[in-house]
Order: sequence, then C-alpha cells, then structure tokens
Amino acid sequence: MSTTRPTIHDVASRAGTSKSLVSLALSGSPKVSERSRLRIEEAAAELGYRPNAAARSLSVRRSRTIGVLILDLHNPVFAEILDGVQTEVRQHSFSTMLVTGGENPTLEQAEIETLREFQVEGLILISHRLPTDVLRSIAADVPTVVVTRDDIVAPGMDTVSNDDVAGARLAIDHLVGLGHARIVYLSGGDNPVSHLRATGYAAAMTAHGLAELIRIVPGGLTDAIGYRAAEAALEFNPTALFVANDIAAFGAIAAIENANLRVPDDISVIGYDGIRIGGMRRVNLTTIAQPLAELGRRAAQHMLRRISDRDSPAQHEHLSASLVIRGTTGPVKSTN
Amino acid sequence: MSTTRPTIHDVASRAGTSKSLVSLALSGSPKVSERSRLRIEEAAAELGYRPNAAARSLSVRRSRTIGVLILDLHNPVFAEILDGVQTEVRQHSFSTMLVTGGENPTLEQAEIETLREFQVEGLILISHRLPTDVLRSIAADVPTVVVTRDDIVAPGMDTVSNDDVAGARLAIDHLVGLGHARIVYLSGGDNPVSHLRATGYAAAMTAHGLAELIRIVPGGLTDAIGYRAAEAALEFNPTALFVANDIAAFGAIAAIENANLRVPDDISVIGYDGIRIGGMRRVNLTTIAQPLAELGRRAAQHMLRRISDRDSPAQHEHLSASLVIRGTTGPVKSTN
DNA sequence: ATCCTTCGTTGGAACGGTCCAATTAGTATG
DNA sequence: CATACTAATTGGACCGTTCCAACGAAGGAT
Repeated sequence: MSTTRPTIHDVASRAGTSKSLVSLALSGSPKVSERSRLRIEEAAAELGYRPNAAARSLSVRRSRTIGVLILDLHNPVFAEILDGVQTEVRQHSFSTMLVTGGENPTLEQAEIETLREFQVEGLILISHRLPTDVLRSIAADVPTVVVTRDDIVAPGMDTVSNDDVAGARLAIDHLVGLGHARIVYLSGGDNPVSHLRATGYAAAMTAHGLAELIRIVPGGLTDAIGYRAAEAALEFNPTALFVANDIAAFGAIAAIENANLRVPDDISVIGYDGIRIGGMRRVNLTTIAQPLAELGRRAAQHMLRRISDRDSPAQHEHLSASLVIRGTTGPVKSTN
Repeated sequence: MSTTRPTIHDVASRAGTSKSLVSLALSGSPKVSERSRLRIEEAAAELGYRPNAAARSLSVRRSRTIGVLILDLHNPVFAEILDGVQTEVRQHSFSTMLVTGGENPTLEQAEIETLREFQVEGLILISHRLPTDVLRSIAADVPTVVVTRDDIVAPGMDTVSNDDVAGARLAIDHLVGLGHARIVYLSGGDNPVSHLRATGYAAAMTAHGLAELIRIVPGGLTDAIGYRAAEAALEFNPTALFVANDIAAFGAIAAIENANLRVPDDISVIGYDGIRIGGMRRVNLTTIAQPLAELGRRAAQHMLRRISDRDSPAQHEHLSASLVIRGTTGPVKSTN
C-alpha cells in the first residue's frame, strides 16, 4: 500500500509511454495527443499519483511557496491579517507555510530558518520581534514584507501597516468631540506600534490645546495588564481612556466597572485594532479599526510582485484606520 | 547575491574537500577528522550555506514535516490546540506545515492535497468538515490524527478528543446543584460535537429526574447565532442556559441582558471549551474547559508514534474536561 | 617487506521531477 | 513517390542532497 508512493515512472509504464510525456501531459502541454493524454490521466488516477513537490521544486528551482511568520496566533489581529494573505496568495496558486514564534526572538529566528530551508520564495512577517540586524540580513536575500510595523526599513523589505499616528488622532478627535478633556493613554508596552499610537495621542491632545492634560500610563497588550493599567489611570480622574489595543481595553473596562464606575457613563473607553470579538454585544467596544484583511492582502500583493520582478523597488504602504463607534464611548458627564 | 544560493558543492570546493565529506561533517558524523570539520564549518559559515530541504527530503525520502489542518483560525479553541501540537512536534525536530480550510470542505481537500504533495509524514486535523469517504481514503495512506472529533473511525486514523458527553453532564450537574431545573441547551448547529453535548445534556437531565424539562434550541457556534438562539430560548422561561460553545455563550448573555434580565441573577449561563478570553473579566464566563493544549500535545504524540512505528495500532483517546466556575452562573432565584 | 586494519575520504548512483535537444511518426506538397 | 514539414514522443542531463561501496594512507603485526 502506502510503502512507496507511485512516481511519474510508474504512471509512464502503466500508460505505456515515457516519463517525459507524462510530465508534459500532466502539466497540460498542448503538444500531447488526445489519445496519450487520456491514457496518462487514466493511469495516474488509477495509481493515485500525486506529484512530489520536493522533486519538482528541486528541478524547477522554484517552490511556489511563501513563508509566513505570525507573531502570536492567539491575538485575533494576526489571524485576521492572515486571512487576507491566504486569499490573495491562493489566487496565484502559491502555497503558504505558516510558523509562529510565540513572541520569542530566538524561536522566531529558528522558524524562519526552517522556512528558508524549504526554499520559500518570500517571507511575510505578520509582526515580529527580530533584532534589526537579523531582519536586515534576512531581507537582503529573500523578498520580505513586514506587516504592522514600519519602524525598520531595509533594502529589499516592503512594509504594510496602518497609520498608527493618524489612527490615534481619530480616537482623540472622537473623544474630544464628545466633550472629553482628561483623556489618558494606556500604552501597549515597549514596542514600536504602541509608541506610534502614543505619539498620535500626544499630537492630537496638543492640537486640541490639551497638551497639559497628556497622561501616559505604562501598560501592555493583554487583558490583565490593561486591567492594572486602568487602575493606575484612575488616579488621574480621567473621563476617557484611549487604550493601545482592544484586548487591553477589555481589561480596562473591567477595572473601571470594578471601581464602581460605569462605561461609558462615567468613563469612556476606546480601543485600537478592530478585532471581531470587540463587536460582540457583551463587549461592544468603540475602537479604531485597522483594515486587517486588507493589510494582509496588500502584503501578499507586494510579495507576489517582488517575486515576479526581483528588482521592483520596495514599497512602504500605509492604510488608514477608521473610527468604529460602538457602546463604550459617550458624551462626557456634564456634572464633574 | 541572492541569485543562486550556495550549495554543498560550493562549500566543498571552498573547503577543498569533496561534497560527501561536507555532508558527513554537517550532519555531525564522527568519522570526519577535526581538521576537515573545522575547515568545512568555516567555509559553510562564510558562504551562508543553508541546506536545501527539498533536495534532502528527496534523497532521504523523509520530510520530517507534519501537516496540520486547522478548521478556523478565528476560533481561539483551535489556536490553543495548535500550541500544544507545536511544542510537542518541535521537541522531536519535526516541522509543521499549517493550512486552513475556512470550514469549506472543497478548500480543505485542496489544502490537504498540497500538504501531501509536500510529502508530509502525517496529518493532524484540528477538526475538519470532510466527508467520511474522503477522510477514510486519506487516513488509509498517510498517518492521520483527528482532534476534537471521534465520530468517524477509520483504519489508520487516531482520534484525540474530550469526552463531550461527560463534559455536558458536568455542566448540568453544576447547574442542578445550584437549584436550576429549567435548563435549556443552545445547540451548536449540525455537527457531531454539538450533538454529543446535546446527548450529555439530555442524559444528565434525565438522571436528575428532569427529563420532561429537556429543551434544545437550534443554534450555532458564533456570537450572533448564540444571540438569536438565546432569544428563542427565553420563551421557555429558563433559569439557566447551557450553550454549545463559549463564543455562542457570549452572544447568549448579550441577548439575556438585552431582554432586561441579569446574568446570573435571573438566568445562569454556562459555555463549553474554556477559551482564554472567556476568562476576561468583562466576560467572566463559567464554562466546561477542555484541556486544549493537552489535546494538541497528545495528538502530536500519537502522530509521532505512528510515524516511527507504522503499524502501531490506531488509538482513540478521550481527555476529560473540567468545570470552571466563574461569574455567569449562580444559585437559582428563590422567588419564581 | 608484506599483509591487515583502521581511519578518513571520495566518486557516483539514487531520489522524482522538468525540460531541452534529438528522434520518430504522420501529413501535406510538388 | 520522394521531400519537406509538422506533430508527437523520447532519452538524458540536471536540480542538491544522502549514502554506499570503494579507495588511499598510515600504522601495526607478522
């Protein structure tokens, strides 16, 4: 049975032709007679023949596979970006090979190494934790697209990200429009994306003449850290919280409610990312939504372009995020 | 530069040896002299040599890769199972190749086909939507482990799942222990897992002498469907809802609150799966937790065992789920 | 000096495809 | 009916590894 899989030779001898003709026939070449084609297809079907991708890629020196590193499978943000990557890539009959580094730089590097041994034609990094020099050297010899980060630029590397500064501004504009002034930013920890959102926050606050009310509380990207950060933020007696991402915003809301305050009546909360569960009625989070699937789709497009035209210049694309108003923001309390 | 990657030949000529010796040296053979080994390693490093996995797998006729199909990347259940798979598999220096079918049987089959062309040594299906005959024929010639489903058994196929019937019973026991009787089950749609949970529900209800209160409302596995199903369930004037999975339970809670009832004061809600976000304070869902990572780990273990011993018999393992009491269940209201 | 071992090294076949150049079969033309 | 051409088919080299059988060099024993 499954001891040895049938090869092209087996198909050839069964169909009574040469292996070359089988190869031609199966790849749909027009120079194969109708009679031969049928015999070959029949033989292949009978044997359950399946081409060996390793052999093919060795021979044609192309794998038609792109490697995808995903920072953290648990954060829905990345799953949604991946969706976009997959749909685009499939249309061009490429396969994807997916790995996760679990936010561990060493593991990430090892996984990328594996990907490269499989001769992937390009690398899409859906965020990452790699040191700059490592990233540079990777991008230097395999087409690379980084999604959600644009802080490192290197030759041979495209980036696709949302404009975090502008997104943060949207959030603040929305809150200020509702009458808020004491708006605290709960940061997402020490990573470039969170810093950009902080920058946007500060800029927008300043633009609204609220520079002296700028307050940034250190936080992180998880529910639990969001909770603690919000507790700390309450000291500033804020009327609104802008939280670095949706998941942390969930935690922040819990902290507020635990302090016997109501959202949005006492304090408004706005998140960032636009993950689907934020739309869940129980949560119903107002947020700055990134076009996640689109981000993935664009990344794949850049990748494919670079693969088909190796010296097409690297591009750095920004998509804009949009405000999604749901139930966690409202007008500032008139009293107080 | 990146035009052609260095091969073992390049390393050999640079080190002034034969390619055979390079191969030996790089695979750590003891029969290579110290002097040669050093020269070779140096040459390899200088050239940035990276073995070609396609060539190797062609030659040794092993890919050291296992294919993983994941039903739906957005449902955190599957991501958590995958975690377990990855940790186990990595320890045995296998790689994983990950694909998703997006709950689309045709796409699933195509993706599995791709996996097989890459000569994966085994297949782990983290749930699936495949027709029985297709699954059988796959399992017949590549070691296959199905996680979370045990309704189809086929030669050459292992299964690892939680005991859904027993899990459902735990849920009902918990609710009955709190004094509930009018407990409605919101189903998860027409899939085997949901049916098993229904069976466990009905059995437990019967065991508690509540057979005539059995009510099953058709539902699904998403937030939105859970919402609608809960609305329908309210007609039965229930004191508790047992929902087929956590995500749908989120929707159900929203529906209850929208009807101006409180959870758990008016109606208790218990979910199933034990996904991490259920523990988020805002949600704080009581649930039947599957040992998700463990499920994945065991699946990988079975896979590896079957790979190293091709005629080790297929096994069907059940892990037990456990009750996690959080904030959405409570004692039945004494009035009423 | 000759023969064995042992150690380190090497050439070349194989893995399963693709593709090019060469060959044969078939058909139309003069 | 030979000739020229086109269509269909084929052998074999090649892709980058692994691994086996064979080989030379260096001692050690006789």
